[in-house]
Amino acid sequence: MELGLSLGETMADAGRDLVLGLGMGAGARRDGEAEPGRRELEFGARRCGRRPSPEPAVRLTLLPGLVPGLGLPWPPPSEATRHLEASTRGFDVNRAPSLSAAGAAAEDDEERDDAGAAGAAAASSSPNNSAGSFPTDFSAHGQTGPGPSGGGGDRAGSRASDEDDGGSARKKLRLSKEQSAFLEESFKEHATLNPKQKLALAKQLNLRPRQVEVWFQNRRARTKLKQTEVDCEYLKRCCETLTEENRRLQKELAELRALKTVHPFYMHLPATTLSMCPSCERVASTSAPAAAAPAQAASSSPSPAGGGGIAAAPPEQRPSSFAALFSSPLSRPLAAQPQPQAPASS
DNA sequence: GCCATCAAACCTATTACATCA
DNA sequence: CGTGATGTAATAGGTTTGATG
Repeated sequence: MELGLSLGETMADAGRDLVLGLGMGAGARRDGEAEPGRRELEFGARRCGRRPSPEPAVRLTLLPGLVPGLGLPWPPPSEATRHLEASTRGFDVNRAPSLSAAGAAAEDDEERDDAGAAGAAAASSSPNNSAGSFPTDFSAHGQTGPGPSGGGGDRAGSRASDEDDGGSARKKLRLSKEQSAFLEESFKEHATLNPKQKLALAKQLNLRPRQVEVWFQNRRARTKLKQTEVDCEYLKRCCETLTEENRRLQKELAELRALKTVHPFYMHLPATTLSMCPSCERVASTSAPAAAAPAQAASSSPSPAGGGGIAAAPPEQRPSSFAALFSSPLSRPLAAQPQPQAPASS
């Protein structure tokens, strides 16, 4: 089931193409490659997006011009500033040489899985020459500061405690500015990592592969959250627009009905379906003679809406008598209805 | 070809910690 | 200095998917 809503000129003004649909979205792809320039937002209970859910979700398809999308400022300025401030203190919690050694031993278990696939990458890049094309030697980062314990930053204390607690408690590790920037760059290229890429990144940044993996997971989650906020905001505006449009149409309908009572002459017009042309805001009838909606019809002979059945019927098809008109099944209220092709019986 | 099982990858929610106002 | 808010690394649990027997 899919419900499409075309907003016509209202949205066209903004250069947007909105499709509000009741359907099932594809969700995130495993390879992390989003369809270029097009995104989908799903609303609804969906535990995991890789398989279509039997229950319908509201899907918003957003075209490139719609939302800044991936062009969102990321990270937000405040965050960037803050991150910069933190990193410029020069302390890198992952850089202490003793930690690297201890960590290497501690992470042996979790690295075992990746060892096979990473063999080539690991062999080609030792911690000291892992920079390769990458300009920064992250393994030496922590030693660039004033002291060997991490550059005299205000995190030196936590770093020290992190080293000697033997991993009993979970410690919060802050990535350095360079590490974050490099991870960001990688994320721009690939939102997901294959094992080789993960290993290579971990090597280059002197992080555990698990850390790289977690960073990408959290990064994806943040991106999605941010995008959801943007999309929700946009949906809200769309809802307001539709509400306003609905209000306008209701008002116009009331006016037409009032017109009908004031000028019963027009009653004989088989105004079966009045469609609002979204571009010119004129009313046209699907099967009625051209005289339908006389106020507007005078100046809009060919409906721009084209094949939607809005074109007026040729004069020779007009009913010849009032009786025929009122006995015609076409003479129904203004509400839209299926239009029988057969003319009314006389 | 179909099915059960398993491991890997991923997602989501949550926790824990660091930092800042 | 204490505290709440915020950002984010890390964890836990669940789902999906592909490989394998």
